[in-house]
Amino acid sequence: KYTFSVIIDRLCKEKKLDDAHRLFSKLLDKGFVADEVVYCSLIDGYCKGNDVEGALSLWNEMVHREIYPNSETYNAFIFGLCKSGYTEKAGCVLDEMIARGLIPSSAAFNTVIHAYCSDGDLEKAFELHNQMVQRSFEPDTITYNVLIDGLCKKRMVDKAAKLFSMLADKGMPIDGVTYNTLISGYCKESNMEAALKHFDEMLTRGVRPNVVTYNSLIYEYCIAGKMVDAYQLLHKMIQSNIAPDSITYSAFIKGHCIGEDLEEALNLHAKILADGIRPTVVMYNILINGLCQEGKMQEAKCLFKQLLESGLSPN
RNA sequence: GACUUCUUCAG
Repeated sequence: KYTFSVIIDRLCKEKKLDDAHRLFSKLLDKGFVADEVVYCSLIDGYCKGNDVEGALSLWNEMVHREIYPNSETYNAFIFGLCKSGYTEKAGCVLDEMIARGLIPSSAAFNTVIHAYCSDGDLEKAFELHNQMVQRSFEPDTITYNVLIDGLCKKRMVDKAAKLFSMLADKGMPIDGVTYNTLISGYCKESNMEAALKHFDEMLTRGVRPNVVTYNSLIYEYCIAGKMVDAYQLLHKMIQSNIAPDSITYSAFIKGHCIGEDLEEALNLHAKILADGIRPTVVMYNILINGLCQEGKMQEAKCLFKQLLESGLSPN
């Protein structure tokens, strides 16, 4: 029994879901008695393999056999449901889990809260956070990062900032992601003053800015046409030993395209290639889009060809 | 048991 469970688990982890399921069915026919562990492997595999429908039918089958899912199975299923957009169902499964006296991981809560935020339903997101507190599960830094991001994405940066300072007052640990989230929120509303204020605060509080921090600021400068400020930040980041990545370069390329300086955009692109940096599809998309907007179809086609030749797939 | 959060294209 355990041997087969191990094999099925292995097959699931290797994404050989069909093989796993075939073996499972065959075993059931031969009188193998399934337990919650083997269902956990299968459901986790289906969820990670983006087949929640498959996971759901296994779940129903499991319940029908009166096998009770363990915490791991619940967590995996909740994750899968959220990933495929079944947020409401995930919320129900989470409730059921608690009702059965099992302890959801903080990641399970965070996953569902994040899903509500992605759906734009901040009310539900905060409601779940409140329930968490009421039932004495402790929200962690990630929970708050998710909520702050949810507020920023809904353009409620002022509320996000309030939550941010509340956390600081309560002594809740704030990490680089918390700062990055808020900084990005300020950038998106072109409030560079507030963004930079928090950037400086990071330094004084010993939270190290990383490539994401710089990318958020640089990106906003680039699309606002403030290329000089953007390049200044680039130098600062390099001085701080933070390597620019493809997103950083994309920002500059986009900035030059927006400034209708396609020559500079193409120069930069060439320089990136010459430096041995691997181009990405997004980089090509930005350039091709910029060229198309300017009616430079020949050059656009040329870049498209280049994209294919570098082994990237157009999207 | 690889569970969850931040930055990039088009729309």
